[in-house]
Amino acid sequence: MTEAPLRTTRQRRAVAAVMEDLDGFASAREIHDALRDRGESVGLSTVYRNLQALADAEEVDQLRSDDGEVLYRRCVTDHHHHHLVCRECGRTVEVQGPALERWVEQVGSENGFRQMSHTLEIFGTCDRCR
Amino acid sequence: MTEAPLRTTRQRRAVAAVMEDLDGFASAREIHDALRDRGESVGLSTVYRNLQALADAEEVDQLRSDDGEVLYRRCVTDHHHHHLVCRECGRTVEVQGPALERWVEQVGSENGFRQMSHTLEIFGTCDRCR
DNA sequence: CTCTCTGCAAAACATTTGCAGTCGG
DNA sequence: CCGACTGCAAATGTTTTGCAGAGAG
Repeated sequence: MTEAPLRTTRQRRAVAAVMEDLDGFASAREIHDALRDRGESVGLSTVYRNLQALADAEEVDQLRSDDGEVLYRRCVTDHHHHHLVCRECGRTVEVQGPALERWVEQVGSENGFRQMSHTLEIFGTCDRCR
Repeated sequence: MTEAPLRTTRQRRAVAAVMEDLDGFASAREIHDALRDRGESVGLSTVYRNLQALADAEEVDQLRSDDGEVLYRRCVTDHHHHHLVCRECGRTVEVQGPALERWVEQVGSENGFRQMSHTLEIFGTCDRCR
């Protein structure tokens, strides 16, 4: 009952392939468009379903853009980390933050909070973009 | 042309009043419901428009919940700060993070990024909620 | 009076779901 | 073959917008 079947369909392979090549984050619609451009027609709902599956399998990261869309990105590292994103070109660097994790724990305990968790996104302009 | 008129209407006052009393974050729908409960009937679009106006005037904070709604909260401090939110009761503590700001700058410069900005939300379970 | 604000209904969006047909194993 | 997967259309839920009428200054 912990096991999921997960068949290998053309559509599943196509979505996974796009995520492989993807540099930075992309919305479901952008991924859907990228598939069409490659000549691999996949229904939008199927894109959503497969992205959801990949996210459940922790093979992609999910985050919300400021205007409310969900963005997806293939994750390189397994461990907890954050993304440093260039606001011009979208280039992404994954950063570990032991100092941050410690700070969060400290702020929590100063205020009587336990079982801390957090979400952080960092934006900046990268060197290539001036 | 930098000046906005901003009339004092019953609806504007009602929305502002609800935000005054609000403890923690609330969605537009919750605020709309709260207005109805107070006997102050205000159209939903008007609630959205006034919340937007308050956010533009930096009198309320805006953030996205995990399921994509925008949440609003009256802001106590003027300066940049973050929210420590109890995941049980929604109680909110505003925290300053000089250490965090420094860490963000450092991570940025290590990777050649400038003009850093960031968004952070911290969650935990507060002492009152065990 | 004038011009902004409001309310309603309709539109715009991203995302999800129901269902019948398709196809992997 | 069987059941998971797909595609389409319709449904959902949130936020935005067009427009005619109301009301602040």
